[in-house]
Amino acid sequence: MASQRDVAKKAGVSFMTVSRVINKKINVDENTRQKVLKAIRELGYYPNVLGRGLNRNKTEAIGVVIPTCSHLFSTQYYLELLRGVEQYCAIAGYGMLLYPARDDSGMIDYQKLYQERRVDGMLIIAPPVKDDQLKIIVKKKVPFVVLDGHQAGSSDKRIVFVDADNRGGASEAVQYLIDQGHKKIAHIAGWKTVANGRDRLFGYKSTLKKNGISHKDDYIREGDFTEITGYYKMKDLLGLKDRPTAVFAANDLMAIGAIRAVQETGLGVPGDISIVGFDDIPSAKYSNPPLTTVHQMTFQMGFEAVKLLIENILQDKWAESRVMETKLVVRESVKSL
Amino acid sequence: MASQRDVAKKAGVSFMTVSRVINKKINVDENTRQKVLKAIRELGYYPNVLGRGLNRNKTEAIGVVIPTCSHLFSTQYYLELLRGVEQYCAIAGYGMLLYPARDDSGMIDYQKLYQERRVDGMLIIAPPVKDDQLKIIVKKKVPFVVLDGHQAGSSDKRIVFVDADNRGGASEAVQYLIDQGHKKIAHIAGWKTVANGRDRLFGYKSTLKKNGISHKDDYIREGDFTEITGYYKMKDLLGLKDRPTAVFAANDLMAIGAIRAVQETGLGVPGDISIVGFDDIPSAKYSNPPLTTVHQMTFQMGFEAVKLLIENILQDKWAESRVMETKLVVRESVKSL
DNA sequence: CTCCTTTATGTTTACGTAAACATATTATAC
DNA sequence: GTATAATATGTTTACGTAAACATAAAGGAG
Repeated sequence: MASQRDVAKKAGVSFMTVSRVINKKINVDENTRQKVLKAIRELGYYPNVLGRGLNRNKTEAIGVVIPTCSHLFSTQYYLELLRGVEQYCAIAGYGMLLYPARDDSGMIDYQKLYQERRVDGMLIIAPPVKDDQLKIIVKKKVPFVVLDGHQAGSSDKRIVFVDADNRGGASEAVQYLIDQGHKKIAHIAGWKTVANGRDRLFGYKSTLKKNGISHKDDYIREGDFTEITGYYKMKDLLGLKDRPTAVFAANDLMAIGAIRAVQETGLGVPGDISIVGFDDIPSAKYSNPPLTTVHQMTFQMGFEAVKLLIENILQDKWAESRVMETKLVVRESVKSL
Repeated sequence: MASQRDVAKKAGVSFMTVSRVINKKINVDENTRQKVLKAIRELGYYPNVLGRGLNRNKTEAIGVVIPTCSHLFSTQYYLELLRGVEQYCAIAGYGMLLYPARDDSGMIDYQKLYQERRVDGMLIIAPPVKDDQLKIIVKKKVPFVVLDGHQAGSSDKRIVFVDADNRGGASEAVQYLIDQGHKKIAHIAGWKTVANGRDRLFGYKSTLKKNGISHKDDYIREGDFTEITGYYKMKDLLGLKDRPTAVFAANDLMAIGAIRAVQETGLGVPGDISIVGFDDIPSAKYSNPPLTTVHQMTFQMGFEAVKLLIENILQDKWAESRVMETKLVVRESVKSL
């Protein structure tokens, strides 16, 4: 593979002239420039980012840490997020290094990922709520942005995040159910260790309270965002003496599982049980019945997060976090009482 | 950020001793080793892959080229593929560099991607069927594996690929429809520029022929693998004077769109029209009616592809291509005539 | 106790790039 | 026509790592 030196030799100049041509520096004679460009073409030369990175101490690449815990990684939701991420990276000319973070290993050594591959910054998707590793990279001033998991608890202003308004969205969903006349509203929650799981639960509880409905512990079932748990938790709820008339699921997959459970028991959605989801994944539209759910601007979130990250890297400043608004999409899974 | 030299200074040895400790070379005194390890821990040192890569001329990272054409990239199918890819990378300790290949730019300069970032090999997902760029990297002996798009036409033995048995799978689907008594079978095809689109079409045609059914051009509609085209192409088919009784769609998304079109017209699936898909994406199970479709081992394909790639890289040999078998999953979208 | 091997460690060099510095040539000012 | 600035180019050094080579000390054989 050709290096600057090879190009230089071929063009009959010093390699520094080649470097200058590549980096579009001034003070290169047009004739020389053409000679060099010709040599570059003929040799099929492309700059080596390793060398450049070593020299300049930046690589024009970001590390994207994604939770690999099978179900999360394999949802359309995360894919949409990634699409947004990719889009901005492409615009900014940044490379994307994927760091699949296995949750079984317990902790993720962000510092290691950052230092080893020498990425310019990290995009951390849905980290655990209690993530001491994050504190380490905050202290070391590693540029990073948290996407989908805003660490509300930590209250560390230095942690920049981009997230949907999970509390607001959940609140909107539950308020809608209440407005339709429902009082016995259950919640199939997400993981408590993940921020959006917590926040949606928070939105559920606070909205009930605001409407003077006391929440029953029986009505809250913690799931793990998978279709199958949605199914089983719904079965549990159906087995209760005082069955709820409506269920707010922390995500669409669980909502879809819940619908299946209801229908399997011989009951109907929304006839007997109304169900609302969260995310508005593509399948939500095609479920039977089509799912009423909280839409979030997933693609834009990914896009925005990388934008903030790269701005942080380039301008070396602390950007403001962004909370993206959500919107209730009314379809056919809720009945008015 | 600490370098080997910093560690060396702290431990009171030469940096070469540090390098030896890191690379687990023999001939390091146990006492010295402990001193070095202590210094590494205290400084939070991690090897810099840029330096290492420059020196060893390998980076232990692969480039993954994915088509970003929105609809493809955002399907669960590709995500499953990626999961498999990720899984093997994790096992092998390889980094994953994502190269979103924008199709609007026309051609993808694989050589450039390879040389710039100095990845050890490339995994190319669903490249265009006619891809002259591939020939270039074949000639330059860049290690790569094509995933999902086997370039059957090119017949270049040097191109290693991993793909589902698209022809066989399509054939199985169509044969099933025929066995259920259908004779008027239409096909909503995928892009002809993508290998699996072509192959599924091929399987469709050849199976009709084998059963002595002549195919009608009217019955073949080229789509682009999206739900929305499935919808419109189905509408077209419903408008035909001699309406088909069954439709084989080149993927599940289009099949789901087709179902929607049928139902919107006031007809039923499978009552009036039987539909079979391809891929067996998660939503296939939850569609209404649940979709009969051709299951492919998507995750395993991704896994296998990286395995081949890394074997190629390490052993510098030409692995055999792999065609993964498919399996028809019978659900409820086909009626027996 | 000398010679030779083994073990432990240090030094030089190279990978590809670009900043910093150095030099040569040309143009401009007076 | 000399001094000064601007332009074009080359040379040295550094980034972090590890292979290759070099050296020193210790252990073993005779």
